[in-house]
Amino acid sequence: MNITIYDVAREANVSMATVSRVVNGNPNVKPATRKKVLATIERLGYRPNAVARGLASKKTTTVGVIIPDISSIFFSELARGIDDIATMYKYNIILSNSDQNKEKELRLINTMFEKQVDGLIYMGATISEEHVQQLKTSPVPVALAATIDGSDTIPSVNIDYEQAAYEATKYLIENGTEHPIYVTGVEDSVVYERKLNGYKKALEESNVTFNENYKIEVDFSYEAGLDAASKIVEMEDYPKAIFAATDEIALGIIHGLQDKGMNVPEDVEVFGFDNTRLATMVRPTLTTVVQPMYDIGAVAMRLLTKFMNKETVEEKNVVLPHQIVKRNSTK
Amino acid sequence: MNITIYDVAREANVSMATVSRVVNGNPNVKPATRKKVLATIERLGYRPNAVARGLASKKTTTVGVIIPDISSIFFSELARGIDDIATMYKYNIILSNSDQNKEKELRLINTMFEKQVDGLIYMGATISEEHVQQLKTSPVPVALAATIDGSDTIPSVNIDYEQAAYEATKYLIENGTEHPIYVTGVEDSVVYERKLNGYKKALEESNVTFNENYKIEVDFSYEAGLDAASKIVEMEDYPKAIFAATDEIALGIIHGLQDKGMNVPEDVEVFGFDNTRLATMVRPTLTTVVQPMYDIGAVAMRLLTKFMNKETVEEKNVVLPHQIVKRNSTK
DNA sequence: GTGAAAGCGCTAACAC
DNA sequence: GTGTTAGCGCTTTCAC
Repeated sequence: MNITIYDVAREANVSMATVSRVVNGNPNVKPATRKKVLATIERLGYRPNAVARGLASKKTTTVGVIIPDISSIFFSELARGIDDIATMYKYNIILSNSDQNKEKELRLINTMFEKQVDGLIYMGATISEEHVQQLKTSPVPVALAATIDGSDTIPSVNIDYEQAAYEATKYLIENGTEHPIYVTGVEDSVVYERKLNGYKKALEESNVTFNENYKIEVDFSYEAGLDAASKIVEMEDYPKAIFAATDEIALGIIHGLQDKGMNVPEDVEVFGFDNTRLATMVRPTLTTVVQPMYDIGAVAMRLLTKFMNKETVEEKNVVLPHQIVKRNSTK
Repeated sequence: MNITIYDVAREANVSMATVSRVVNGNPNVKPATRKKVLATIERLGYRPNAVARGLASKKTTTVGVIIPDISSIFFSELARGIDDIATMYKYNIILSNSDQNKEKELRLINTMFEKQVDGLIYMGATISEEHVQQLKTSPVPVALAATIDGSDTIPSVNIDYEQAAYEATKYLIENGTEHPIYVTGVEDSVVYERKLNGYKKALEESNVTFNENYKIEVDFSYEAGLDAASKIVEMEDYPKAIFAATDEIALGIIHGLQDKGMNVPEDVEVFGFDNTRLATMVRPTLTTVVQPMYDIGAVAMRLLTKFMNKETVEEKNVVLPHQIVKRNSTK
């Protein structure tokens, strides 16, 4: 049997209520009794039971985090931002991988609610009607991180993906390639659409007709970048600039190109997206769009704390600034 | 107010106990009543409260995971292995970053116990007396992942670091470099010691006296590898083979060397450790020691489930096999 | 400033 | 096969 608040009360000759007050820092306790209680807590090695506390107070100081894949260099950075702010506000996180699998996502959301989390941070590509339904009827606040639902009805933290992709493409165009190639993984998401729109917008702006062949759809992986590069160099008279939807794909492209004997950026320029740590861990270093993953996680968690505290927040859909960082993979 | 088991019982004209049985899949329920209960659960949208269940049953189906840094490419892979097996056994994980900070580690362990986790997976470098003390008096099972305590008294999952480092060094020696350089981050850990011992053992075996100057201590980072490379090329008549304690350092070394105009492996050979995804995301690809991070996490979690189920386990200190994978950064 | 007592929502004997 | 009834360890009124 474990030491309970009752044991402490008995040993200290006070009531459970008083022990509870001391443990919770309630000021309505005479210093002398506080001291006495603290001493017997120490003596007995009492450790509050957070589950019992959660049941009685209806607060668990725990938030759920649903993430596609924690081993991804992109999402793990987000998770770090979330946990740091969570810790700052005395919350712990229950972390679960969804693999972007719809069934699993829906099930996980439900599990989080069963576990009585005080809030939920959700990351994922496809936000179906069922997702929105489940999230909107959530018993606790929810915030999306690096994730957009079409209806813009759930609080979220993102960057302006369309504008970012537009700027990247435009940069490549101004560098002399009329119609850069766009290499991306496929997914049914608003983020995917917005990036693609930004890319097309830059083409339109310089009156270039979008060529479907120059949009190459692969996976969101390094290997996919490698393959894409092979395919590209076999195309005849292909554009000499490539915009990749993620840094990881970009790295694959750079190496794929180099493996074929080409030089980056002399022969072909490569532009990434995200500015993960990979961007500086490659030669040439990667020019890319800076998406502040850590900050997105941190701000999403901060936003969630505001909701959990019932503070009023003016802007529920936060758009963080992005930027372009020029390195050596472009001219 | 939320729907409780009591509401369901009333609406279905059965007792709470019966509802509980249905929810928990207890076979002692007549199919007809089960069906009736299930129907009203559906109708009312009843969702079991895991906190109440946890208090009553003294099981939370939650395990704590204390990790140095989830954004690390090494640890995030471990975490993925842990979560996958946890999910398989119906557990969720409470994940917390310790930053290898002793105070924080000790505090986190305590928090996990307060939250009544059913088990704990711990990762960290320095295992002090206090750590061991706290872990050994744990109210629930504990397993160390990629972590060794000097006393070997806490269950753990690792590889044979000494042997692995020995093999890597020996490989380099046999390739023609009498005394390879060893570049490592510094930490007060058994893993650090064992790797260093393996390195020294290989030197001894070929009767080479260990030269303190050829052990370069930096940080466990890419940038540190970059710096180390600069320092090395400035040494006069330096060895032409470098063994790095982690892939990330190795990548930094490779690029640092290349930035100075040297060729890998023609001018200098580089050997890594871990076989993170980085090892294939570099040119030349990295020869390295395969440490199965995902498996270590998975096996540690599996081990924990056995303890939690009070199964008897023969070997409490699991040593997983490692191997050497030869790629292009060595001759 | 402190105590008594009623829950929080569920599980787990135990009885029938 | 089903119901009754204690708790699980804490918070939170409400008195005093």
